[in-house]
Parts: sequence; C-alpha cells; structure tokens
Amino acid sequence: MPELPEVETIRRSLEPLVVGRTVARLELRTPRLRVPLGEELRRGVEGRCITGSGRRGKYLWFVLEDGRGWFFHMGMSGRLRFVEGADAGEGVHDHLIARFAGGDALVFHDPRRFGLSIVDDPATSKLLADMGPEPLDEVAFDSDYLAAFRRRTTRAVKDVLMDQRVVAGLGNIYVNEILFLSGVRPRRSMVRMTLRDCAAVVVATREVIAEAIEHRGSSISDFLDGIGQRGGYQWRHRVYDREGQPCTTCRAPIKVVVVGQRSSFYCPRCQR
DNA sequence: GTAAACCTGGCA
DNA sequence: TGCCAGGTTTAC
Repeated sequence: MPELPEVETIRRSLEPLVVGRTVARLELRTPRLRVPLGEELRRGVEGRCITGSGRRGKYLWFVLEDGRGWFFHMGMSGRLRFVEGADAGEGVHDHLIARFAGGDALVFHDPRRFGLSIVDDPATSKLLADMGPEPLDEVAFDSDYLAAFRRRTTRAVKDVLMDQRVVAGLGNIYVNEILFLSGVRPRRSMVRMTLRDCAAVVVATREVIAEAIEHRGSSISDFLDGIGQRGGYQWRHRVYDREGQPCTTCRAPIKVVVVGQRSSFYCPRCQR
C-alpha cells in the first residue's frame, strides 16, 4: 500500500489523536509480521505515554516517553487505524491492538503481513541507517546528488529511484508519475541521464510528492488514513495503472513494461 | 543483476 | 485457475 505520501498522511491523521495517550495494553494476535512480534515489543510499549511522532521514508513511529520510537512499516497492505471506544480490533487481519488508558485503541491491520512493528531508538535504528535523503529535502536531494549516481551504476533510472538508499520513500506509483513528468522512460540507464534529466527528475519528485501529500495520498484500492478517510491523489495519476489509455499530454496510448519485477507505465511519445 | 521468497485478496 | 498487487529481503 503506502509510499511516503500515504505514510505521512497516516502519521498526520493519528498524531493529534494519540499524543498524550498512554498504552494500557498491547494485544498481539499474530506471532510475526515481517519480523516476530513478542514480549520485547509489548514491554517496550505497554504503560508508556506517546509524546510525538516521526517519519522517515516509508517508516513511521510514535515517540514514547522514554525517547524510543514505536516503529511501523506498512508493507503492501498495512493499515493503522484509531478506533474510538473499547470494542476495537475484532477483524481477521487485525494483528496488533493497542488499548489506551481511558478507552480507544490503535489497530494495525495487514492482510499480507509484510508490515513491521518494533520499538527502537530513532537516532540509531538500523532501519533508518542506510536510507537516502528525504525527497523534499532540497539541500540533500538535488540534481548534483542524483547525477553522481551516473558514475556508480548502470541500472535503470526507475530502479535507482525505487532504491531506498538513494532517496527515501518512493515506490512504484510515485516513481512512475515522477518519470512521466520528467519525460524520461523507466528503462533508461542511469548512465544515459543528462544533468538536465537529473534536474527534471528532482523537480518532478518534489512536485509529485508534495502534491500527493496535499491530497492525502493515493487510494488505489483500499488505502485509508488513520481515521478511515480515503486519499485523493489517485485521480491525478497520469500514467500509473493507465495502460492503453490516452496520455494526458499527447493522447498516445500509455504503455507498460516490467522494470525490476514491477509494472512500469509510461507514454512512448512524451518519455524518451 | 535477476528471481524467488514472504502472504492474502481480488479480478479476468 | 492463474496472475497481479502500494515492499523488502535473501538466495542463485
């Protein structure tokens, strides 16, 4: 499911609801997601008050009173939802239910179980250690930074942008959209990118990610934020999942190729 | 580098 | 029945 804009949308929707709340009890209803869930997680969270929240790439965390972070990654199908009252979390794929003191709950729901939940120190966590710059960080993520990868790899530009070590938080949907706006085909080798192409990609990345956050992410099948609302950016997708449909710029039919095992949609006329 | 693995659900 | 899906890791 979620790429950076969806994760940020979840974080923003939940923060005002959970900050100041204390987790009275954490119910673990499955032995593992992408990592095992166990007593360590329960001990890290139970009895602690949430004092803030953070996000880096596709990871989000709630800051606990001891300074550590309660981390989540949504994988492909994860949902995090605040539920009012006491009768929350009876669904089939509700794997994690945090009951707050005084009622209400936070429920992690994930049919495919590719998600993750652990407690770790945000400042030193291995999860974040090798991650590239945030795409909206204008200082760290600029055209020179991206252009430098031309000397390091011959991989397709789409692969490079999907690599979390290069830039954080981009996934299949947004890289497709970014490359369309940049006029660059997903299979183009990084080596064949001009400095001008790199600049176009960086500008398009900022535009697409900022706009997607404004629209509260893309709900292509079932994405919901922390309070059950759909996003609106799916209506603005120009190429993603539009095979055969006319390009919004030139009317040529959108094509699809596979790059790095993922479907990549592009306009054969606008993207070279 | 590329493929397969981890899982379930939805759709042709 | 088979293929595809917003992700990441691990194995040839």
